[in-house]
Amino acid sequence: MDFEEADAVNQAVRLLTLRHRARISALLAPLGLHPGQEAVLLELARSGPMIQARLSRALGVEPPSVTLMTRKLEASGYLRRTPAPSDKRAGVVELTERGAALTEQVKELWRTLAEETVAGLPAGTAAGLPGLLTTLARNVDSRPAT
Amino acid sequence: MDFEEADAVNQAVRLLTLRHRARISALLAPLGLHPGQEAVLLELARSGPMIQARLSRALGVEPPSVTLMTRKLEASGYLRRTPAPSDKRAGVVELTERGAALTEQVKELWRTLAEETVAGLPAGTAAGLPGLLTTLARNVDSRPAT
DNA sequence: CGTCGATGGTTATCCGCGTAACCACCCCGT
DNA sequence: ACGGGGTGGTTACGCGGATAACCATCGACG
Repeated sequence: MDFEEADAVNQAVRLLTLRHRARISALLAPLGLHPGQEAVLLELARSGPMIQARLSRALGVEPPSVTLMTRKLEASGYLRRTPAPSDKRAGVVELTERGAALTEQVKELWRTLAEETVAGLPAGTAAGLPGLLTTLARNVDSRPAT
Repeated sequence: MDFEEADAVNQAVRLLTLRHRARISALLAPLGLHPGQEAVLLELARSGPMIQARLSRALGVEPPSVTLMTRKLEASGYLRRTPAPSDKRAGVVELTERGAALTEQVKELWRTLAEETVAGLPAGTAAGLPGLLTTLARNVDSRPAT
């Protein structure tokens, strides 16, 4: 592959990631959330209360990031951090009522965003998009295979 | 579109964002660069010296980000920031010799990254990838149309 | 000419995310 | 029983990137 083609691919990925994140930021702003926090809420809504280490792996971010994000969401009253009974090191994170309610709103925005994203695409392309993007993500994943 | 599908799309984009950036970070680390800086170097190599405002638009990031990134690259000796002769407000940014040399190394990594990214994809899919991703980026672009 | 909106840049401050370093605790093997 | 590797979590710090607020300058128009 020559540089021009490589650059086209890399720049396109870069642009998509910037814009997608910016759009998330704009959609989330009215709710008082910042990009990245929605992933925490959605994961907790999807899988229920869990240990931070598990949350970290589910989100694909490092533990220190989880510590800070959960702290802030806790301060906003959207989730609760309680010590785990079975393991004195661990901390369980779970949504509060307010957090669950907010997550419902996030879900709405999530649908809006996805529809915007795939607008104008042939149905087949749109359907295959998650798989394609996931493949790309796995291709560049430098972390130990799960 | 229901929530499951929307979530699949959004999560895939998010994951790609995280992994792609992480990979760039890992590749750039040996050169002492951080993700985002390579885009500055490549743009300057591609289009030559330019005003910061133009660089900001070319990169798709806000002016304050450009100010800080160019400052750091200047401190590292990879580029020069000089006042524009025709406009006392503006500042021209250009690569130094060392910057140009470093950019050649970045280009190599850029090819590596792109090849990793599209690994295992059907040729047609790989060929259409930049166009597809660009379409997605435009779909979620909330900025004023150029 | 002078005023005033538009443009280029910077500073301050916020957040997500990463690495490095560290502590507390779990648990397995000797 | 205890020692030590592995794991959960946090703190400190750095970077990219965003917004808000601000200053300096340009340029068009009355």
